[in-house]
Amino acid sequence: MSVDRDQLLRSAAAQLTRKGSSTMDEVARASGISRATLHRHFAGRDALIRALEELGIQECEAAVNAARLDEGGAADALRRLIKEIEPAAGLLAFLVTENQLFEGDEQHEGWSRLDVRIAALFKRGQESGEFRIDLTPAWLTEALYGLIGSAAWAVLEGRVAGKDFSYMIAELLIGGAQRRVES
Amino acid sequence: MSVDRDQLLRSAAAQLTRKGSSTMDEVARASGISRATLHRHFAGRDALIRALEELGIQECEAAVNAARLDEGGAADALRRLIKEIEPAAGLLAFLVTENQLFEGDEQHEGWSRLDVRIAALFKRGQESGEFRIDLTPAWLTEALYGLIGSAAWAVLEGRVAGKDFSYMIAELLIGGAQRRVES
DNA sequence: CTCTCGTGAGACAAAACTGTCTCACTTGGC
DNA sequence: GCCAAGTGAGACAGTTTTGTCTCACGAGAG
Repeated sequence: MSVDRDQLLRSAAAQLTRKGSSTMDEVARASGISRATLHRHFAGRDALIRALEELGIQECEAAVNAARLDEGGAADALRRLIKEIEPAAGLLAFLVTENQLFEGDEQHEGWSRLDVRIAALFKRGQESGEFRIDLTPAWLTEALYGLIGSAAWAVLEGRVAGKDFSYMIAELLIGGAQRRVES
Repeated sequence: MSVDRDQLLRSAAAQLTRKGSSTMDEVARASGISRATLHRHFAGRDALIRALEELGIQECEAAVNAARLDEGGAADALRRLIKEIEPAAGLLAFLVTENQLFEGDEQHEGWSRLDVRIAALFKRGQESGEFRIDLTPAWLTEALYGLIGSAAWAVLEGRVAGKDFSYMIAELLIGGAQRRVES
């Protein structure tokens, strides 16, 4: 009877990922509920977006925690992170494109926390000699977000297979497109 | 006296990149003209978006042509492409996030043409042994778009230096984050 | 100077979206 | 069976955005 708030957020995210300018009615329909009920759970469109942002941050932090970024090789840690973050990729793809979130006075503190932790991973990799030092941790972090968004979208569009999601991102980000010389 | 349509499109793109949900009035103000004049040049919001899409495709095709993708090594051709496409990065960043363009019956044929040409570059690199074959050309093409968008946004936000734009994208896409063994 | 073209400013109605409310219905617990 | 909570459907006003129109202004060509 009662609507599951978490599942509602995921439906909303899926719909908004498909069409960022979806109206409250479209979001409600896509979630299989009426607009009235959607409004009962979220005061308004803005509140919905904020809740999605909150959920996204929460899931990313959970993924970062689960990936244990400071254990083992940096490349392996990055692979774990991508693997852990995969379930949240759709939501993340939406949030990344939602520049509405960043135009205000200041962005959500949660993103900064995540940026710091992920950038620290790249920095660790650079200091250990595992990663190259001519690409800044800030750019690598940004690129990670971008690739996750691109991959989520490409899978959604059927341009690439969903099962390859984390492999494609990790391999491209870590190893690049160039063929390695066998060593 | 008369408004330069091309420059108008660029102002509009810049404004819409900053805030995708800008109203016609905001776009007009940002371009230094009145809403009435904006409407004289573009029948409506939809027409404006379509014109931007057209411009984006046009610029990308020009970049692809100028990059001479079938000459020399694939990696160098890719570097040329990124260099050539840099001026259009802002516009491209907006178009990539404008999923409105892809939800309709069918996407603009121009994108398909571009996809084919860029994917062909990656395929050529794979066949020549220059690029690895476990990442599909489709994914590499998608990743290129994503990285261009991320980089344009990161530069706009001041997170990375604008002068490093093409270097960052090319190096990451081609070589990845991993440190190469000196050969 | 005069005429014309493009523009800015503003008015206006129509449309779309939002937020709120009411009412009837269903579901599940008691 | 009865009640309470949650829901769907729809109505409603308020707001925002859109698209169109008119009119006056100013620059540039003749």
